[in-house]
Amino acid sequence: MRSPNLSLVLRQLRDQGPRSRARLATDLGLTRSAASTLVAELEELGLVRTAGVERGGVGRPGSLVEIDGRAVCGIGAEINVNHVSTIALDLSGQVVAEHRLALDAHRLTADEVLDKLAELVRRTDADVRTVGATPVGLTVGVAGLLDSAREVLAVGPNLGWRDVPVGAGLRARLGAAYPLGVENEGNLAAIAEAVPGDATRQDILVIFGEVGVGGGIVAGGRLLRGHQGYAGEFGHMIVEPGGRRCGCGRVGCWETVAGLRALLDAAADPDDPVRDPALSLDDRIAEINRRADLGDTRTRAALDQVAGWIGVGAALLTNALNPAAIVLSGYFAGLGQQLRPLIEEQLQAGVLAPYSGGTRVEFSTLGFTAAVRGGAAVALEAVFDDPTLVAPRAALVGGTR
Amino acid sequence: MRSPNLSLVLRQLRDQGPRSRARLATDLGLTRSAASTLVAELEELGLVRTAGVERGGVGRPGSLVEIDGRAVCGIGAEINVNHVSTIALDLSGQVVAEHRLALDAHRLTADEVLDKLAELVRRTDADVRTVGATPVGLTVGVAGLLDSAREVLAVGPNLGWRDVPVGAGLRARLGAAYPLGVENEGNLAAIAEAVPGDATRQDILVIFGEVGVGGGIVAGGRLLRGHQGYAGEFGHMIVEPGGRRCGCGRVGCWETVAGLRALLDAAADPDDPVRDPALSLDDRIAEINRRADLGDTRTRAALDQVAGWIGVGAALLTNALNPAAIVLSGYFAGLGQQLRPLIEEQLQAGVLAPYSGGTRVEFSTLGFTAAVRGGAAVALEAVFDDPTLVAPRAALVGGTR
DNA sequence: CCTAGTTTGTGCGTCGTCACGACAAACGGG
DNA sequence: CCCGTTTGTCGTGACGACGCACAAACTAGG
Repeated sequence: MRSPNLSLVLRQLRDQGPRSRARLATDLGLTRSAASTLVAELEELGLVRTAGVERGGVGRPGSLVEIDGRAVCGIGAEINVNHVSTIALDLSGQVVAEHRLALDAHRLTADEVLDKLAELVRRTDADVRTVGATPVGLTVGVAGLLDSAREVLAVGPNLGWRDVPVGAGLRARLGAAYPLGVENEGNLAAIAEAVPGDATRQDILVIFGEVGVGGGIVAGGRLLRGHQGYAGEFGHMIVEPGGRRCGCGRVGCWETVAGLRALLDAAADPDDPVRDPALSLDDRIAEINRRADLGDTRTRAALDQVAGWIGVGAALLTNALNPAAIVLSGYFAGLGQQLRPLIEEQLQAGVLAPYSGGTRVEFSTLGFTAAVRGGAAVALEAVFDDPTLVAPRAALVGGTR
Repeated sequence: MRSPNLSLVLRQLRDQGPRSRARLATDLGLTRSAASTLVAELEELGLVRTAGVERGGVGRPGSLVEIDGRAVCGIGAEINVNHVSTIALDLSGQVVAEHRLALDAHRLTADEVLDKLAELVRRTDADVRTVGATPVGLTVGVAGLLDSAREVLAVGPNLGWRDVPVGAGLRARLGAAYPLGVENEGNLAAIAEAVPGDATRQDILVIFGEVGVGGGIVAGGRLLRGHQGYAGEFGHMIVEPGGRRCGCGRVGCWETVAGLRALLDAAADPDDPVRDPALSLDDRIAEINRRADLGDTRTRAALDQVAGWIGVGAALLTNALNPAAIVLSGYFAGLGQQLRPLIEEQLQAGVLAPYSGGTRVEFSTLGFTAAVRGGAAVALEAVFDDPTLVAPRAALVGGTR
């Protein structure tokens, strides 16, 4: 019984911010004495600390309790076509370490890619330990379809992988020091956008656009994985029957009209430098923004066309899911100002519920760290689920400053 | 702490069926003594009883504990275009009472419809009490968009209602004898299909077809309502840009190609008796089945066309949600044998995940009672959440037989 | 400056609930 | 018929939350 209430207190501090023990007690329906002992225990575990006092009101001021993130870290990792990367977030969400390695997955075997990622994870792990924190878990995001056990990549069209046992492969390289999870990239990006405590971000739809279009659904603060873990494959919804052929072999997939390639096809000739894959995506997006701002007709038309199709798909999903917000991530985010008006227009036009069911259109600010951040968050969730699994008095040598 | 564990035991008995106290203990991670006291308390509340013994194994046979549904009932109700209806289900899911009143919502004011429904509820309530059970809640399904408070019907296109305070209106007529909820009809139908304990029915997509097409999403056994409660409006997903005009004013909505009207338009001339609205829906469906079985070309072509479009929409949603099953309800259910092949074909063709992500196509067997059954289930859920809110020793006069 | 009032945090006694161990009961098998 | 096995119940103990009381720390107001 201790554990559930510890979990409750820790989550309350994460979601609602620092507060006094008395406030915790009333918020959670506990007595002040119970809140006190629970906080004391969390303090013992090194997960919270008292910092400052609550001034201003009448009566004795409360001493504020806040999450002390330094004791534990979650590690997120990502395997993408152009890079592998990792991040370590402490319990309060601060970045403790970050690594990134550019590569071309097509020119490497899956084993080679896993080798490189494992090396990055080892470095991240070492970084975490040098600041005195304990890693509590690792979650790896992969661009592709992961089956329900979420350990084997069934199909990774962009990576060119089939039936790769990502989970087992990494466990073999890293040992079983801490729990390892594997998850779809779009799903992890969605988790990253669902910031805890922000009530407007607990029912969201994240649409992640690069060459492909993917995403994830968060409902009631929890990721919707679907029966076998394949939820969130928005890019292959058929929105234009008889339209363009998609890389997946079908015709009319959403990503053929809303993906990066659709934009570039419409906005630039094949020899246009903005299409040079050697340039970074950020640079290419910046160039498109520049042209649009200068009023280039072709660029604006291309953006309008893509925005319209984004809106069509967003409206489909909004009719089905009625999210509080649709968060556009990936290449969409950098073009937010250009895309927003037509997306919103299509949403208004295509959603049955009045005022688009209150669904807002937002653009991610996490850039390309969304997936790794989501992975770290998943790993940390284990601590929020059961704070007692943190080694008691982990590294008291450092002491509380 | 008592309450959570009581809830756990009761749910286990519902989901996994009758079992001995020892089995309950091992399943739930409790000790046999704890399980014993919990069962004794539930017995005291009149919610479970011991029935029969567990024969066959070695050792002392356990006495089976099972849910005794008779003490409490949940009431479900429905407001539809052609009828209002109610049902009372006891805790074990048995039908205790059922009422139905045909009417034409267009020829009545909302107040008049609510009057008639209230009368039906009062009768249902009386039926429940005459068998010695206590009603624990009422949930009303309405065909239309209900805002997040789920008490005001924002738009009910088929009913011709706008901004009708269904919740307040019924409360005024019925008093506050027990909790009253209002929910979208499609959502309740979805809950009814997600039978507790059936692991293959905890992540499902229910598509309910009449003239309109609606439905609901159950993820992880819980209804997905969306931010403001508007989730599940599948019928107005635009699947055929530039297609037919919909009653909602837009063009290309799914229900214009998959709804009952689309089938009838394709299958029969305007003066064909099968289109006579005076006939019951069941009779019209039977006639279409008869013609299809006889090999009528036009009927089969119409069915194939509709099935294809159903499959297109189902594939869209399956890419997004990866449900374990898509349950087709309403008029779709009666035509299951005719529709299945092409729906499955489209699903295979339109879903990215291998083998359609494992999603099965199923047809509802609940007929037009799905929504009211779901409503009753919602009301009963309160008892499973907290068994102690049942009046202790409600009606022991009846005794345990 | 001092007092009254308010709110916070902690300590103590009590109670409820579960875990643990023991024991009688009820069955199958040799 | 006896033995091993499993079930259900009962006592004991531990653990955590509740209720209450009390000291501490602050504001407000004269």
